[in-house]
Amino acid sequence: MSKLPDDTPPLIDRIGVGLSRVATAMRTEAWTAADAIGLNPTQLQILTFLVARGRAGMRVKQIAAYLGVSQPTTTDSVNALLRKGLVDKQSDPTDARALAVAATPAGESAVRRAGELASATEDAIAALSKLEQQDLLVHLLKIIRRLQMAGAIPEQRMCVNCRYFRPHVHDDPSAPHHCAFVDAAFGPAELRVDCGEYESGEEGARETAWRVFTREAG
Amino acid sequence: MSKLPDDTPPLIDRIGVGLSRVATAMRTEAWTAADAIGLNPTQLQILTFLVARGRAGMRVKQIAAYLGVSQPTTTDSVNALLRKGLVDKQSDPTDARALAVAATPAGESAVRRAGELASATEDAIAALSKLEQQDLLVHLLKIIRRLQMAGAIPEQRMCVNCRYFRPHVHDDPSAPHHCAFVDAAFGPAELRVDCGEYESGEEGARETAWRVFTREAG
DNA sequence: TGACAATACGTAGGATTCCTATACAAATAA
DNA sequence: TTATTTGTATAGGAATCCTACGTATTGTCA
Repeated sequence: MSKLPDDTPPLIDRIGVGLSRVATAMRTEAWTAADAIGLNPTQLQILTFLVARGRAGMRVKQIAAYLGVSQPTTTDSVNALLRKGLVDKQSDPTDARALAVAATPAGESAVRRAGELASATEDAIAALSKLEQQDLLVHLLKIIRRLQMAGAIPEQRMCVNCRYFRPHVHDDPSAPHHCAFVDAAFGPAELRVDCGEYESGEEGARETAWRVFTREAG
Repeated sequence: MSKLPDDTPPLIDRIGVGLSRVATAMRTEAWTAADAIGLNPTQLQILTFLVARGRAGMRVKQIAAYLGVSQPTTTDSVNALLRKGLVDKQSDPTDARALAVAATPAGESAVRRAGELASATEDAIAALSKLEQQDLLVHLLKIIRRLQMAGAIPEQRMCVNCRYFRPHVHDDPSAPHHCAFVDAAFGPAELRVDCGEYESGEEGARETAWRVFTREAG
């Protein structure tokens, strides 16, 4: 029996390839899901983002940062959604330059319809055990946090960034964390990636919370 | 202390959002990496794919399936790469309709240059422990396999699909698997996502191997 | 206050992706 | 031989997506 050749790509690269494969499937699904409601993937992504953020409205620049595209591209797509009556633009009273882009009720129902469509990716994730799903979520949170710190993506509205996050304050292993906003205990499977009640934590406190949070795994 | 509200999105959805966030970062990076060598992300993706597959050449349809785009779109991008001298087209001797698209040496060096660029995503994955990386890879493999079975993506050249894969035949916990092609033991951290020596396994044998492979986690 | 820079968004212009529908040629089946 | 299927290419068009630049508002600093 010989040794495995050294031409195996590094583990990190293979994970990257794996992520790309899943992303490809998600993009393909996004085309069909968006098409079913008369949109395209970018428009659906914007609309989903706006619905998640509520009626307060988001600025064009924030949307662009979230999508990872340029601001003019976002203007294009927002205008397309505007023509379809799925979003509205209101000028920000505190800054006459800025806009508040928000989903209309028609936009909200469009997102709901798209979400009800079958998704092979969701099925594939659902086939994992609960524990595997939980691990996967935590791994992704760690990666996302690094990407955020590197400036590759904007600040995410995750529990682990939030000023209300209190990691490992309870003895119950299924719900060791605590959210000081709703005053409730919760576990790793409930960690949020994009929370409506999120409030940015102070840098030092965030670092401390992160160290406490990750100590569980070590 | 109250209970956590029920408005938390399902775990599966939050994993989906997390995957999207990582995919966004990867796409942004792909733009800059591709731009550095005078390409766009789609072209770089095709070129990377062709380099991984070697000089044998791939058909347009296979490339399209891999990318998750339509065949005419692939023809467009392949022609763009052709004009730049990074790929060549040769007619398949066994089928006069078909083409063998392969990367030229110039194309190979372009992929190398792009790969040497800094990647925030790779750094973020590298920040995980070896064990976490290994777990993440296995989770992704499970998801990819499901996507493949659902027809959302084409058959992947993964160890777990391969006729030469012999899971859990060794006692060494760091290298329990065996590759009958190179006749070597290897561990979960060496599992490949896109192997050059891959050969599709027979359906029943593949199922059996999968059950043996996943029994480790259970 | 007044000049200047920074910011938020829009428009212009153009390259390219990406789609569906269709045409063509070669292989396969009837 | 004829019909169907398969592998690409082409046609046509919508939309993404970019870089530049313009306009208006806000912020900064002498």
